Amino acid sequence: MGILSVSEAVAETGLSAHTLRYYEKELLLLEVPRDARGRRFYTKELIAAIKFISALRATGMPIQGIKAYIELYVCGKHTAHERMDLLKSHEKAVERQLQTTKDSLQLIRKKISFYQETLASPLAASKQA
Amino acid sequence: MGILSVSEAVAETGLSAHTLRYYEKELLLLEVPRDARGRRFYTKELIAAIKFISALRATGMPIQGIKAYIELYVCGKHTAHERMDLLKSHEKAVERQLQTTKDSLQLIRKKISFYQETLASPLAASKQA
DNA sequence: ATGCATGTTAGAGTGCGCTCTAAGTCAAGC
DNA sequence: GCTTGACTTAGAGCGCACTCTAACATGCAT
Repeated sequence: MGILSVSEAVAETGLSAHTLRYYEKELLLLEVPRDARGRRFYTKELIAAIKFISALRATGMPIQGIKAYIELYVCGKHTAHERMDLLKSHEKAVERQLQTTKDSLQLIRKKISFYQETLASPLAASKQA
Repeated sequence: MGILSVSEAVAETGLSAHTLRYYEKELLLLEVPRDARGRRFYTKELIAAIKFISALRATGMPIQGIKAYIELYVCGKHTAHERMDLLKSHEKAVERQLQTTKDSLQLIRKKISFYQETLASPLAASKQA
């Protein structure tokens, strides 16, 4: 099971076949190998790479940022430090974004609490935007 | 200072004047009042509403979802329960999204750790995608 | 009175990330 | 032999959320 067809890769990664091809083209994705009939197949290493790319996307890294990372990767071992710095800076960005999401969530929860109070005792209602 | 000009509202909300107008048009935003010269001004209630809208946007609610919420609001008090349900369901969505972001962040941190190890003792390097 | 800042409008344009279309290939199953 | 299904390609199209353009209006400062 070290080798997956397109439809298996779709099932495994949660991405569509369209998106897999899009990433391959847009990200210069590490030469997806082909069988005798010219059809793609995905090794477990490739699947792991795609899952990592999905994690970067899920945390808001733009395609171009991911492309920069992959280009460093294909450049060889001597770019490892630079790749790590890139990930670290993304990590910090995600932490900041996580914080503002939490802050916004707090504001939303306050509003929900307000609704809960006023709906419980409608006489206590007051101004609210 | 209960009343802000456009540029003050820009400073206060962190949104651009373009975006304020866009929201006004797109969200049917609660009749922004005008001065004698036809220029907008923003009351503190409006600013609070805009900040709440920003919180919804920051947590990924689409413009159309926010519009639905505001339409319920302008419909009157009897929609309060429905509005609360809408916010609660968004709250759950944000919690899920927060969790997948955290999961992805863990994967990214694992990769960073890997880089840190291999860069510290290059002889220990092994396969990595 | 001239220029500048600060606003106004309708509507066009942009960037991103997919997402889909249309036409074709190939091997297996009925 | 014909259909079905899983794939292939290049390139067009879409939805979203802005973001900008161009032309115009008004009042203040020099």
